[in-house]
Amino acid sequence: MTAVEPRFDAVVHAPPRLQICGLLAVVDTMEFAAVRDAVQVSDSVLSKHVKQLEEAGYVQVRKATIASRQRTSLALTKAGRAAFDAHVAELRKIAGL
Amino acid sequence: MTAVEPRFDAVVHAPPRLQICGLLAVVDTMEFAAVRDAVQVSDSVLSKHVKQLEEAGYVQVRKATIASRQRTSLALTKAGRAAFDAHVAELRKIAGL
DNA sequence: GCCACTCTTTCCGGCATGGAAAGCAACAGG
DNA sequence: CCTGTTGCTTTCCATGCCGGAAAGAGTGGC
Repeated sequence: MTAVEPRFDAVVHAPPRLQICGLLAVVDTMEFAAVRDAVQVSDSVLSKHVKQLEEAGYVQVRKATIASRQRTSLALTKAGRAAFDAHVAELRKIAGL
Repeated sequence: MTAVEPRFDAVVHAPPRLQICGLLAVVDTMEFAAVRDAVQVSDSVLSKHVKQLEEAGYVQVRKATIASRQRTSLALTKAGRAAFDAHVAELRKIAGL
C-alpha cells in the first residue's frame, strides 16, 4: 500500500477549505452554490477561499452558461487531491491513528 | 461502538495545539520541555498555546519541584480528551473516512 | 547577593478571516 | 434599449490570532 507522504498544508488546513476539499474529494465535482450551502458560508467567503485553493493549484474552477444560467463548478486538481491526501495523512499521524 | 459525537473545535484545530493534544492523548502526561521539542516551537509560543488549552479546560498543568528543578508537566483533562476525540471524529467526517 | 534554570508575559508587526456592500457580466422581461 | 435578477467577485474594514524577541518572575544553587 503506497503510503501517502504525510505533509501538513496550511492552505488545506483552514476549516472552510478543509471542508471544501473534503467534499470535492468525494464528489469530484460540485457547484459553487452547493458547496456554499454545504459549508455554510456566504458567497463572498466561499469565493475568497476558492480563490486561495485555485491559486494554490488545488481546485479547478469551471464556468459555464447552461440553460441561460451561470454555473460555476469546482473540482480538485490532481495536485489538490495529492495535497489533501497528504494533509489527511498528516492529521492521522498527529491524531495517532 | 460508542461513536463519539463529531464536533469541530477551533481551540483544538490550530496546528500547534492539535499536535499538543495528539501527543497528550497518547502519553497521558508529558513535560513542558518534551512537548516543546516535539512540537518544535519556542518556550513562549508553547506557553501561550498551553495557556489557551488550559483556559479551555483541556489540559492540566502541574508544576513540581523535583530534584531542585522546576518541572511542568502537562496532561489532557477529561474535557480535553473529549474535545480532542470529538474533533478527530469531525476531521474523519470531513475527510470522508 | 548573584546566577542559572524554567517557564510567563509583554510588546511588537504581520497575516488571515469574515461580514457588508459595491462591482460586474450575462441574460430575461417589459 | 433599459432595468432587474442571478451568480459570483472584489473591495473595504475591523478583529483576532500568531509567532519572535525580550523582559519578567519564581525557585533553588553557589
